[in-house]
Amino acid sequence: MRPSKRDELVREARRIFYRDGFHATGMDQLAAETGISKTTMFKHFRSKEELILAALRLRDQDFRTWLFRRMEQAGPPKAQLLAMFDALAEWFAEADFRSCMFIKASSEYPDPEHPIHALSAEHKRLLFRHLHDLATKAGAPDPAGLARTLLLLKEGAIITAHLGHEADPAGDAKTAAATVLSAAFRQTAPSVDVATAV
Amino acid sequence: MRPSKRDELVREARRIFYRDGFHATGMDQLAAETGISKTTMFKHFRSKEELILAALRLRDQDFRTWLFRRMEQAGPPKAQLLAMFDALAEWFAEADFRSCMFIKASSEYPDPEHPIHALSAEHKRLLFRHLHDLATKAGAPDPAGLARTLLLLKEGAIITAHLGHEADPAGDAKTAAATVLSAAFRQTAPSVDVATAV
DNA sequence: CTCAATGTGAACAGATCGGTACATATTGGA
DNA sequence: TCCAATATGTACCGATCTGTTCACATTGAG
Repeated sequence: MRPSKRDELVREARRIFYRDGFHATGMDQLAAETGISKTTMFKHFRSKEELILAALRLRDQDFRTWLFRRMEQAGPPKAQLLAMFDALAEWFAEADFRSCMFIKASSEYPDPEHPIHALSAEHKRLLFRHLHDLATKAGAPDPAGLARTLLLLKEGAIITAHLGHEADPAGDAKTAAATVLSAAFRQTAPSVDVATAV
Repeated sequence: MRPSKRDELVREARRIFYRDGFHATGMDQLAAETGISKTTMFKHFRSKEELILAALRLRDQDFRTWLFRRMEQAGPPKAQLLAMFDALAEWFAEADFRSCMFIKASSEYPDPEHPIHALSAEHKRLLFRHLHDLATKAGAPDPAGLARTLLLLKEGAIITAHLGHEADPAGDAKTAAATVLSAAFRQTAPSVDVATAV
């Protein structure tokens, strides 16, 4: 029962921080909404920052597990890379979608040295690593470059889904990803002169 | 002299909010760092929120003016679209670059109905409109789709430049943009079956 | 049952939040 | 020069911030 209470706190904190923001959410409000007293919170976590870090670690784990499983269902590596954007479409369609928790966290803690910012950067790095692995397995000539580009499209889709006027940013991103993917396999040279490509 | 003081306040507020965040920056801190008293601030702006809105409006104006001029220097519409990513590279290289102020603002004010969020969305809409105009002038078969995709790459590059491990997200985005751009003009049908494109 | 260890919550502490009251400094027109 | 209007700063307001104190409830072992 002891650890479940702590887990419940982290899960609820993740939800509320994600919904309302980090600075905007006070510990009193957290206590009121979760029904867990402040004393209990500060017994489990020395500070608000540590609770935020725990909430972000949970989000990192859950999100990557969810995303990677969705991608795996698509089968071969190349299809998995494209399937990421179908998963994004599902995510964006959720009623309580409010952008990416790590983008929000790094916005509120802009100092790169800050633990919260660093953890957010690590989350993105882990996503990159997965895409890089898949691109390598798919036999891409420049797997790192392809992974970076797909990640670019993913982040852009998230921002646009949250802030934009578009109907289907995940679909747009998928279309662009398909173009980029097919171009990446068409030519073996990884570095392209941009000027001549147009 | 009266309006200059107000302008100075807005300019400084823009800089400090951008650097430290909106909720994390108090009016007292703002007064201390700018040398302008709180009374003066609240004479010019009824609330902190109105000051934030003024700072964002200034940022919107300055950023679009700066970006569009940089793009114009590239010449014809198609080159202008690509030149956006060269401008981004310049921006990312600035010592005090800390992501996009409107992404940060919408992160801290996640409610879409909130004036700050709405203004941020409007900024992105104005960027889209400019890209759409250029894509139309360039004779793209699906100018709206092309504009959406290029904007996707732009936002992704911003996030990655702020949070990522990459050396040159603007360069990556430009390479991808060149691929997408050339593909957009190669085929006249705007809707592509993604599955067969791979 | 007893007792120690631990989980819990109401009330509080000092600092800071956004915002204001009011007295003073400054300024422009006649 | 004088006055009226405005710009400004100090001190303060209640509310809220993160974090703590301390008394009490709960629980498990012997």
